[in-house]
Amino acid sequence: MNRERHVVSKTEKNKRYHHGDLRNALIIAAATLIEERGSEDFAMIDAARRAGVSSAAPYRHFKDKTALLEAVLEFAFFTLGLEAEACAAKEEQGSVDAIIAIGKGYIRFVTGHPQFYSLMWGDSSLRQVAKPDHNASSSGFYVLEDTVRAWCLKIGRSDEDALALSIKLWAMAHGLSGIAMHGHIDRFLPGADVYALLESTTHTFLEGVKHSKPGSGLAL
Amino acid sequence: MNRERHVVSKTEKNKRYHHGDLRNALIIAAATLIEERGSEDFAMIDAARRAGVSSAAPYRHFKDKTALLEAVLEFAFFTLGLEAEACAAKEEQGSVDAIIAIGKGYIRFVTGHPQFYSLMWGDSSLRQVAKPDHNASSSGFYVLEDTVRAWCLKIGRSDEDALALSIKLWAMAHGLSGIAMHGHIDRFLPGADVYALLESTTHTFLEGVKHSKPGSGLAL
DNA sequence: TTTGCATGTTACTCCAATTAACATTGAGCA
DNA sequence: TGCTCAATGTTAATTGGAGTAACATGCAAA
Repeated sequence: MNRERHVVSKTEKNKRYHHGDLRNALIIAAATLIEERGSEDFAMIDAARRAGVSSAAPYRHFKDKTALLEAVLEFAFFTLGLEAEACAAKEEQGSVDAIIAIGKGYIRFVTGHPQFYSLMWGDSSLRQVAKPDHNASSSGFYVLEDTVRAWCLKIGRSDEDALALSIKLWAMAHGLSGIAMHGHIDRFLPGADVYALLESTTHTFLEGVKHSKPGSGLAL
Repeated sequence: MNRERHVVSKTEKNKRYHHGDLRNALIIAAATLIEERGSEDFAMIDAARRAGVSSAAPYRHFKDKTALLEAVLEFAFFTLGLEAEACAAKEEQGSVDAIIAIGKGYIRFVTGHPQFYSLMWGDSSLRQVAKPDHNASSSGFYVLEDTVRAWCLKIGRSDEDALALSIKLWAMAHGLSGIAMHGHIDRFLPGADVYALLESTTHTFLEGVKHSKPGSGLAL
């Protein structure tokens, strides 16, 4: 029996009693299951199986299923932040194109990972999560904010409204993503393209900003 | 025993074998539970109890819990539509104020019923629901569209872009609602008011529309 | 080495969804 | 009238999955 410990067969090559990185393995497993099943309604034991452990093991790392989902949520926000950074880096800093690129990246991420979207914006029981730390969820926003701030200065304008503008731009991308993902664009405006809609909306909005007086209620 | 059928006590006054309107009673019960518990994660049997029937009775009206949730979803969209209508009716038809009022109504509904929001925008397994019929979910949008169309004509402009504009305005209100509800506005722009943000965003955007050339990529 | 704590395991318990089999009622028809 | 059926309810399972208890393993520090 105990010999087996040393004479490891091919199939059980990686089977040590202690996983080594179970916490992260479970997060990945859960994320994958969510992608596959199209909802966060997977069985804990399936995540455990994927990670190659028993059904009770996950509870050493996560208080309950919600805690695991929260970790996946954090992971999703983190990934989104990286995406935003990559998008912005490809364009001229402070350009309208950079702002649009970030927005398009947002849409691409959201529509490409609809299950994560549900996790991030859907479940009210996880809504609390957004509070405590979320460096992860913040990073993406700060990329946008920097870009908007640079744009403000570039058009010869104070950047005092940059924060409010960023929120508004975020809201546009976020709103269009959600509406698109739920098929409402296809329904009401068949043939329209979300990315094109984002682009025109952004242009129109920024045009409106240019024509507005600073401090005239823009940055409430 | 059978005498009891006629000698009905006060406490069992309303207890007939057949409920009479169980389907709707269950929808209301479920909606109430969702409001109370703050999530759609209520027990089927609780909804049944509220409606005064046994745990299995709901399955005569709904294939499964998801089907019941779908019905609640429809109900929520319907309510939202009524809300939009009421908001628009209070303002001058085709005015910017009317557009803003609808947006504010949207935000009020969403932030006032966060659980419904989850139902409408969160769960991917219910996303399909939006497809088949949804007269309910449409009505609110058409109220907005009519208003926008009137606005276009009022500013001496073709209303060819009204549909696209409506989608964009919806997206703004929707995006701001979601972001606000998840505490991101408090986080990034403490002290800001969603309603004020919606108002300024709408003004800025419509200003941008006025300054844009019709057909210049606005209505993609 | 030995011991302690983190991490896993197996074997429950419990809860809630769903189903099966049977009961009650009302509506339409002989 | 009174019978019969379809719709709607009821009770009593079955099932699946979350979470827990008690025990096992192994790494790491003394």
